[in-house]
Amino acid sequence: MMTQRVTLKTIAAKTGFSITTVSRGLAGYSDVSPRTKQIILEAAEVLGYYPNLTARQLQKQSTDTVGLILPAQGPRFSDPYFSAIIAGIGDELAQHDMDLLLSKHPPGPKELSAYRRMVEGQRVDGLIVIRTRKQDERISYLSSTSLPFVVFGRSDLDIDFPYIDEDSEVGFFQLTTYLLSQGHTRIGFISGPDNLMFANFRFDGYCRALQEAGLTCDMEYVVRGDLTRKGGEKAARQLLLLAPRPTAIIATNDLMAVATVSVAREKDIKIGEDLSVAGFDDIPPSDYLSLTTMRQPTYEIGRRLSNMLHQLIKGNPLEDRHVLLKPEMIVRNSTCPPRSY
Amino acid sequence: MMTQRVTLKTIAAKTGFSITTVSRGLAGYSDVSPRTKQIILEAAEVLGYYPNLTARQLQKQSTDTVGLILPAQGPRFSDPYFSAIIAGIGDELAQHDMDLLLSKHPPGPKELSAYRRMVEGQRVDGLIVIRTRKQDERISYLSSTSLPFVVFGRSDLDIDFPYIDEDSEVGFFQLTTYLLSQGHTRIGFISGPDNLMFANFRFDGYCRALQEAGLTCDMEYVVRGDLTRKGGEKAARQLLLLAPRPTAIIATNDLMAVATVSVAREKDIKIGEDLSVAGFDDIPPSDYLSLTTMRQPTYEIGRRLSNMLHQLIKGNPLEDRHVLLKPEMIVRNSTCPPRSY
DNA sequence: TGTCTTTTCCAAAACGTTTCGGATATCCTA
DNA sequence: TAGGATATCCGAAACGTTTTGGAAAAGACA
Repeated sequence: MMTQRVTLKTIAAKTGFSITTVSRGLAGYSDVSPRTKQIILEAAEVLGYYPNLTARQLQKQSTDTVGLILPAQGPRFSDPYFSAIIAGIGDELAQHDMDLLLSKHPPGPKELSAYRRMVEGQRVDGLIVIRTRKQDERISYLSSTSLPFVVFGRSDLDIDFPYIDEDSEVGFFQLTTYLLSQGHTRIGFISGPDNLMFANFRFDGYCRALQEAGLTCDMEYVVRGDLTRKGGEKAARQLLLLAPRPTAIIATNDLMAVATVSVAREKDIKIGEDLSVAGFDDIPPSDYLSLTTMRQPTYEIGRRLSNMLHQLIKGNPLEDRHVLLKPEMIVRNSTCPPRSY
Repeated sequence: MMTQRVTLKTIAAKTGFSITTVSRGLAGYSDVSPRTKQIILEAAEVLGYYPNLTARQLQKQSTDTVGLILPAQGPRFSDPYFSAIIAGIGDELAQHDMDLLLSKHPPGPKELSAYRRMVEGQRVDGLIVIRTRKQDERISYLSSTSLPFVVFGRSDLDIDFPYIDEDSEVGFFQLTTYLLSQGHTRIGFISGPDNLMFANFRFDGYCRALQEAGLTCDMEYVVRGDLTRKGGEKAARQLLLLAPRPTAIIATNDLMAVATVSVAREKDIKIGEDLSVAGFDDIPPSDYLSLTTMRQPTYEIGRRLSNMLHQLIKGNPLEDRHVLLKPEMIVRNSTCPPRSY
């Protein structure tokens, strides 16, 4: 039962050829005669040979694997964002016969050592970094390395690296402007963690829209959230206590916008009548709840990131080293002109 | 800039000791004197040595990696189920300093060759199989192998393997019985793909409850779904056209239950008044929508699966080789006694 | 017949690690 | 001071693959 592993050596012993010839035969080199190649292939077949990928990796000094470390904590990824990006990355990698080495670490020192492990332990040929932060140490570390990597999101570091990002600033500028055009003047904002790049961009877009409309960004109407549903609820509650109450609330992500909807319902405030609510991401529940939002094609971004990385690994030049996508505004029933009262 | 890789050989050359001694010094063996160990550690430090994990894997014949192949298709995982399980697996593996090798393949021949690649290419020390199917070829394949694996879900094969599963049959028996006790007699059912084990179990529970209540399982009130939102909508539409209309609808998963809610809303059928709706899983949107459902602790199951696998890999005996969890009924506002009309 | 290709094969080195089985030197004990 | 124990080190083999640089045999050409 405990059959010995079958390696090139096994085939060599069985066929009488050398390990070299067996290897080259299987690889299809032209310096092995058709007849012996045939013999070797048959032997491999009957013995059930499968190459040891680890040995091959060691010899070839490449792993056909890319690494992804999810900067998440807790039992559920904070939102469907991670699922979509993993799906995109996974599908694209499968096309190139590459594997994905996945870890999950909340930001912190253990996260960075997970990167070091992948990079310096030479476990991967490249890395994908997602959800960029201010002064992102992952990026400064990786750029000190010669390993290829691509990033979802921009950074405030003075480092050039290949990335894809959605233009969050323009997205929220557009969304805020839309609400202003409907007549809203008191627009509450639920922000995200200050160290996340996209959270800042989104806030910036909101502010700029207000300013260009001649309004000032009243910090009383800006409440910090943490992108989770719980944090969103807390922030929404706080905003809804303000007097005068905001007529619209924008949340940095859909998850918190959804939370705002629940809180409003609980207080018998009618969404899309007494209160407008909007978010960013267009996650599945937003659709059910008819939430106005900015859509970003996370799955496609995942695919594109993989593809870029694959090019880099192969040593090909990148057609676009920096990609900035425009998010699309999806207007649903959660937004309307303010009730004049 | 293109600094040479630093290996044991580099340290050996620099310190004047042999590769063997360097290796043993770093590993902390007692047959290297404290002074030379000190020298070696310092040299490793200044040179920035990091062991090549691939080489180590080859030598040790183990990878400290487990494989997971997501049986999913399309841009988004069909539901938050996959996210939660990946999170659980990832967190638990991190505790044991193991990595996760992830692929994504829809069921089919390419899926199986992805398994073969991981197993026969010796890329992983063990595998986790999720979402079991009838006559699941992944399981029969893996059990023909000597590689450890654990499974989320039971199977109809005559093979013994370690698994964790939730008792879907009992879960839906309980849920259906609850609805019957509220007075419902026409309970529609949105089933799942026939080849998925859990979908069958859930349907069985539904049927058994009807039968024990003296009712028959009228197949007109059972419509096939595919676990996605779209499929759920189609099925719900079909059920709501029946005359007499069902007073309650149970869906095989929450995603389709959520879809049922949207369809009903669209038709101005009030959920929790004119129609009761319930699902299975307790995904986040269910909470927002106040959907009655059966909760299964997917994250914890992921953790536990990892843990079981880790024990198997270490060669430890398993305390529980077969775990069957009871799902918890979460009653929310989407269910109520039928309107008597 | 002798040289020159071409065909077909293989030994050995390499990738970077760990481990086995000594070897040498030092120390203690009687 | 001979004996054995102990401390410290290392060469070589092994993990399984690919590649380099020939070697041997066969064929082509003069």
